[in-house]
Amino acid sequence: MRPNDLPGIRDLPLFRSMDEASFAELMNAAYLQKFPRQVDLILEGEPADFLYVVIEGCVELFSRHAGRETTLGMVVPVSSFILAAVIRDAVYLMSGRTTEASRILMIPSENIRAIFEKDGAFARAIVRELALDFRVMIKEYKNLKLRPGIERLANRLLRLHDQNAAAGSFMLPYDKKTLASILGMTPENLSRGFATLRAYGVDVAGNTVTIADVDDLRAFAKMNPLIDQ
Amino acid sequence: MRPNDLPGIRDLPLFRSMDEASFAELMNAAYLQKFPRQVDLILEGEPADFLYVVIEGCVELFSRHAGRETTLGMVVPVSSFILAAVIRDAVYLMSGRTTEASRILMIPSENIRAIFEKDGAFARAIVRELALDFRVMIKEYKNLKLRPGIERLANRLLRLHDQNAAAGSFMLPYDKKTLASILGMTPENLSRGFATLRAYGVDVAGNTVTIADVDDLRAFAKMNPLIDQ
DNA sequence: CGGAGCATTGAGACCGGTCAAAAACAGTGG
DNA sequence: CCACTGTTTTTGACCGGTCTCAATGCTCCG
Repeated sequence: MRPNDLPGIRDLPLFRSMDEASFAELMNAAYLQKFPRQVDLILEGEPADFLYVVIEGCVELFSRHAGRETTLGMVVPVSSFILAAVIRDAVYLMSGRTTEASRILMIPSENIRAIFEKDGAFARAIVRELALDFRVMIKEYKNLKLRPGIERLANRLLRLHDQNAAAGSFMLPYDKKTLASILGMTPENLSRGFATLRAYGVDVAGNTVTIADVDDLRAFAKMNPLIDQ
Repeated sequence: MRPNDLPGIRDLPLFRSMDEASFAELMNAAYLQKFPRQVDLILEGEPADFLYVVIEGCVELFSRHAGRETTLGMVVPVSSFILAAVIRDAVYLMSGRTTEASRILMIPSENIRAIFEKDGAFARAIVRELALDFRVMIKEYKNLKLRPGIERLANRLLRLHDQNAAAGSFMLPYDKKTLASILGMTPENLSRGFATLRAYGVDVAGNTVTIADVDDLRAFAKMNPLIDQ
């Protein structure tokens, strides 16, 4: 694997500060692979054999239980996933599948752990990464536990709106079924949620969303920096 | 602060592997304090000035939003809390209060971060701790997103039953109001949940719970090692 | 014995889920 | 360009779980 195959990898917070030899060693052991959409990459319950980095495309993390399925997160370039399982040499707690054609870097867990043991800068980078992931997770948990579905939707729309700054409208980055699963609601309910938010100036056409009066929606959503950041 | 004031601290996974000088430095900067019950230790939104370690007693982590309040976790001896906020030099995402008279060790964040930067073993210990906390958090999130309230209750009872191995009955470690909040339900609903579980051999008298037929309850609960561990 | 707080129970409302069907949409091949 | 097909989204009707509010019972303590 040639380093110039990997724009962005070395720049990732996770790999930026580690020393050159360690990085080379990691990349040497790694595989860069292309996957079509809807390929299962990992399955919850199986041992964490690889750390994954999404270079291109998109990966959906999800979990199944008792006939239900829920989306736990979407991973977009360039970032890694299931770091915690790799570090603890444990079993995956989430399944993962591509939602579009993707290029994925797979780094064997043993190599991650070996370098983690000897490269202090890498260990510190992992700390920072995990601490961040953990805080994101807490926020999602609070979001789910403290807010009704429609407020979760409103806040998600506001977040998307703010990311596509200035523009009056934006595109939903995934289909509505997936969005519903992320928000912890059914597609039917999401649909009704959109209908309700029309009264607050939200217009949905296909997957294009226009927010007429952001302040109005913001008031309804009860944004909270300790949940929405 | 004398080290022999602190049984268990040095044995914590977080501090076990760090070198003696670093540990002494940390303990030197730390405060060991006694608090009565119902004292607010930290408030969400404020900067993380200290890492906390519960030596004796119990601390409830909780969060408020829009007039609601929910319990995010209970910290019992001997373990630390809000490590992620300290590492990221960020704001607390949870509030914390004692639920009984407690002895708490408070270590200034700057000292944690300083030693984290220079002691590789400590950095690695933090990684392991955060990775574990993260996985516990994921499980809680899945629990909430994938299961109805009564199944969360059933599984929680089974977990408590298993912890008090062999014994036919056990005590709820907190009052029912708190248990309800942990489980993400109202006290009224918890009460009805207990009533429903009577049909599966669960008997509740005060805060003493007896499970007549564990297998029966287990079948109902749909235990899942990827949620309940 | 009385009061405070906690736990339980009941009634009603609401949010969210299920099921079924219609409508909108995208992609395909004629 | 248009029918055809399969998928996604929406809508409607209905049901169940959960919350709220209120009243009652219980227990612990002063």
